[in-house]
Amino acid sequence: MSDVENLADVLQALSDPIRLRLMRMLPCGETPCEMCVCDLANQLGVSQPNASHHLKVLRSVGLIRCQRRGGYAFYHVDREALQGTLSHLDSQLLTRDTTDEEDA
Amino acid sequence: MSDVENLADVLQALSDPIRLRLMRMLPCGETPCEMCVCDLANQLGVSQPNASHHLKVLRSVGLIRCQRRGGYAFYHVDREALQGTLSHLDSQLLTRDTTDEEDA
DNA sequence: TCAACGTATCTAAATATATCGATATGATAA
DNA sequence: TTATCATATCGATATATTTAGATACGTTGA
Repeated sequence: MSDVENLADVLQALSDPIRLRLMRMLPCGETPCEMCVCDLANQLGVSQPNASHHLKVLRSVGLIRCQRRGGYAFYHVDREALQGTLSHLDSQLLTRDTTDEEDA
Repeated sequence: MSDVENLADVLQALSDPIRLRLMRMLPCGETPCEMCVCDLANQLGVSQPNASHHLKVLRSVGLIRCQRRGGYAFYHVDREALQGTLSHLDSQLLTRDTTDEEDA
């Protein structure tokens, strides 16, 4: 998958209000303040399956990770992946160059 | 529209390979190297109506602007809007705070 | 005026996405 | 084991997005 397609996929995962709010609610790294999925769902005002679905979308692009303890699932942001995406986005959009790397 | 919803809309506009490539092809501000829509379409390998559609999506969220000269349309990136979006995204995702602004 | 060109819009079809309810999976506790 | 709880997945439906083809709009030049 090309660079641009991969970036588009990550951006699409982020382009949803629920998922953006999830990204903000989830801890960055293994900090202690963790919420289980039903807590996230309650706070967001969505159903549990719906929250689970959105978490899966974020996980599928590598922005968050899951840790299971007992019957509970605790998610946290993959800080490196997030920072990598943001800096990649910045460089893609703010850098003008004349080299054509399109592989249409 | 809430802050998060607006950000989600802009991200969705960016979450497409064709539109990401458009953002990179378009000049930032009123620089001289401008391409008309059919040039953009040719370089992207998409139809003219398709290119026009994607440009409209980017324009609808304020990321690009249009300038018409003669029968031609020249688009350019709104640098302020783009930088505002990128810094907003950074602060939203990289800043952890404990204030609950959810209005579930 | 008309013809030619560049662009935008419309319509329809295909594909993808979001959401819900039901249910399956997996772990805990009795 | 069974019951309970938390989570993930499935199936169906509604909505949104993408794309193509046809066409309308607006400008240019004869």
